Amino acid sequence: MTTAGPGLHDQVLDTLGLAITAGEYPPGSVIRTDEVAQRFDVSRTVVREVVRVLESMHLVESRRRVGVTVLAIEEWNVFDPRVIRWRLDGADRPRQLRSLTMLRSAIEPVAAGLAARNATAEQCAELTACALGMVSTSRGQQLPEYLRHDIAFHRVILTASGNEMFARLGDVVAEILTGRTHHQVMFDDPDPAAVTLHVEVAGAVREGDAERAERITREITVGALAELDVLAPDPSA
Amino acid sequence: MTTAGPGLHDQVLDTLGLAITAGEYPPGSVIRTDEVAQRFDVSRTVVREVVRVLESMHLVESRRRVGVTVLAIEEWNVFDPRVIRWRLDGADRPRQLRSLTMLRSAIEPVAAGLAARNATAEQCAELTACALGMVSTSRGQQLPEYLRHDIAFHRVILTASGNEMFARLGDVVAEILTGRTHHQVMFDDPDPAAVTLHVEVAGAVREGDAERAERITREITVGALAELDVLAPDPSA
DNA sequence: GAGATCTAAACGTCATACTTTTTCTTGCCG
DNA sequence: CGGCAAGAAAAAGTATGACGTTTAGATCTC
Repeated sequence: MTTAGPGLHDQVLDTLGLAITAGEYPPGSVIRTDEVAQRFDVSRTVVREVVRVLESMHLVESRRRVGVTVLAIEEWNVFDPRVIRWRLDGADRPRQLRSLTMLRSAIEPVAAGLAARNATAEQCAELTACALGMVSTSRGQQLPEYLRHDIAFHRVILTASGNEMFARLGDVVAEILTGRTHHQVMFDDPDPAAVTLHVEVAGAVREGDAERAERITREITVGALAELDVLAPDPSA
Repeated sequence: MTTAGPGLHDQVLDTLGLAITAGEYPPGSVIRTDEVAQRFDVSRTVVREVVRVLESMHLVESRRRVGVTVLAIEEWNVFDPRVIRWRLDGADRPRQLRSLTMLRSAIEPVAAGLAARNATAEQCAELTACALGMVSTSRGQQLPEYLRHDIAFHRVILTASGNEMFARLGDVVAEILTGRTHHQVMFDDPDPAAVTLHVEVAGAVREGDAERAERITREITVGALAELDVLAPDPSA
């Protein structure tokens, strides 16, 4: 699943970005723009623009007389959605899923607490609707519908937090939840306890009980962390 | 404080990016590449590359026959370090500081817990050194030195967590701490209680006590949140 | 007036020439 | 023999002109 739209630029960018994040070019490797232009049969204009974007992601560094050098992962803008997508689509998927799940576990509880303080009436209503939707699709092989409500639920929480950086993580959570559904328990119905927790979070937010919203959300994310070893086994273990 | 290196590209990018994030071009505004080329007296080549980078940050969207359109903030890659820097340097600084501090408050305790599990002996030693450095510079108008140790301390925690996304937030924390020192209490010595907390975190990490490391770090970040209203008053209040 | 067609505006792509920086070589001098 | 300086070459950076492609909007037809 790639995000490349039409246009030479996106195609080349996507191919190169995926290759780099997948480790096909180890750090320190040198890429020359003319070579890339030849390889993809595009003009140098296109390649230059691609390199500029890769450079803005700190995936590579371009230096005169030397070429385009691939940087170490420590330099990468690992929060860039496209980098995340590439890593999820490539060999780095397990590690990326671990990182994202931890990130999510750290953020969501805090976001839920903020949401309890800041959510508008409309957002509360939407949240409740999502929770109810989860309940009503939690049995009888309706996983796709359940997933939809689940994703929507977490998106509302993150948005209602009022923090635009938290809100931006909605896609990340969606990706994790989707990955979980597709890789792990496609056959099982969701855990009823988890469904209940979501309903309770919606209630806590509606009542403005920040402390409770945060606590219960933490329970949800603890579950997500527990699933990690099934979804993305620790390579160091 | 801008990050633009030499080269036309960076200059134009920095100027445009700052202008957009500062709200000089409201969402929906249209920018035409030729105009920009004229205004900065550079070739279209340069402008195109700049636009491509801005596009990769989701600050703008380029459509044929219409021009380069500025997107709403909801679309921005607010995690991009350059976007963060621009917002910190522009009119959006208070709001950006709020968001970053909340982000930090959510992440750092979790990172400290992970660090307690994953830190190498070397990292433990470095952490202790930082904490001791903080103690020894915490009195007698040595704020610059204290700040240096403080930043290093938090960087080690984030790196030692083993999560490359957390590690990337080192710059963010550095920015917040620097801003705090320069805007708020330039004249006061640091709070002794805060210094003690850092020492305790170092100890907990060294002993591998994840729960304690997380709890005490949370105390530190609660303090950071409390300072928010002085540093970056809530506009909605 | 609704729909199809035409047009022009703006970005997208290409090719080429030239500039600038930086590395590496070469050769001089001590 | 070694170091330093001058120079050559390599690769990215910049500029320019031409042409392709998409698409909003005007025009034309029925």
